[in-house]
Amino acid sequence: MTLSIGMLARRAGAKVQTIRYYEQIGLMSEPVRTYGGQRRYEEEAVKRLSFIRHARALGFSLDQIRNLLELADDPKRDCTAADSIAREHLAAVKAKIAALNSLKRELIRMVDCCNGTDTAHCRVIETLANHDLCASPNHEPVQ
Amino acid sequence: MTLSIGMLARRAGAKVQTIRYYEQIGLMSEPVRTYGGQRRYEEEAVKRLSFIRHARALGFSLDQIRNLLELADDPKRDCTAADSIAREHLAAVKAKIAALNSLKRELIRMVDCCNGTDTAHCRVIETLANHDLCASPNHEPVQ
DNA sequence: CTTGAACCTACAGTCACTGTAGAGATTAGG
DNA sequence: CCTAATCTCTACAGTGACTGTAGGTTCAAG
Repeated sequence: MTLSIGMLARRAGAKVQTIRYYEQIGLMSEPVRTYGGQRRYEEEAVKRLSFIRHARALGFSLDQIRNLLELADDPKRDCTAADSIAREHLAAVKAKIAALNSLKRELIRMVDCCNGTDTAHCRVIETLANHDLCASPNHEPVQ
Repeated sequence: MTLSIGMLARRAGAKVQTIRYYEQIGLMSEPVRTYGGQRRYEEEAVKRLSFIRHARALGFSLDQIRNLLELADDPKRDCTAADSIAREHLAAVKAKIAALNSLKRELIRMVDCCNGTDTAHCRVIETLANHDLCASPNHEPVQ
């Protein structure tokens, strides 16, 4: 029994457009079509798409996922390669947490000193206006 | 004494194209031009651009920054408004840290169990392939 | 006056989607 | 078999915050 794109989307927790996008960039292979041109998927597709969505939820980039999928497809799979992708990503996540923590500290400093009543002297705006008021620990944009 | 766009960029720690982009979206006002059409900036522009870059480094969106700049420009400035933008952003940063921390835990689980030698049984790929192996605490993509 | 750096505009590309328009396909019920 | 509702199709534009490129012009120093 085959699945329409909408059913696949529901089964794997993705949007229909996202599936078509993954097909377009070659992450999902082109499925068979009905005579009318609609996509029909096998169970395999649910697995693959779930893998992708899960990895995305973990913050892996589509490029990293492409590599992981290749490794997963490989029968003589090399675990060290997958491992190092995961480790690399873990390091990036740790770095982002550290950056966000120092942002948090700076934001708390900004907000704590300003009680919303002193109109002539707004700590939030002054901190942003004056570089020297804050010992800015991070000047890379962190999104 | 006026500044060229390149000098302004160096003074405020931005790229030339970024300044032109900020002008285009109305964050920076249009400066005077030389007869040949090149932009010439006043000292004021350094302050404004530094404000923007600093706020960006703190992860504020350009929309939030637009609001903060309006508040900063307002002589009878309302500190509570700036304060609440900062508080809102702080809450978002805290949420992102929490999300990343649970990602980190899941990634550590993935990586810790896999020692790179067991080729038939790769924990990283299996965790991604099989939803049930991980008690996934977060399924929103966190970037 | 010449040279080379800096500047100009306009546009495409990045990432990972999301949304839209307008048309065609499929399915369930009558 | 017909109809209506839902689903799907393609193609393209938009998101945020820039970055990069091409092809040309202007400026400042020597």
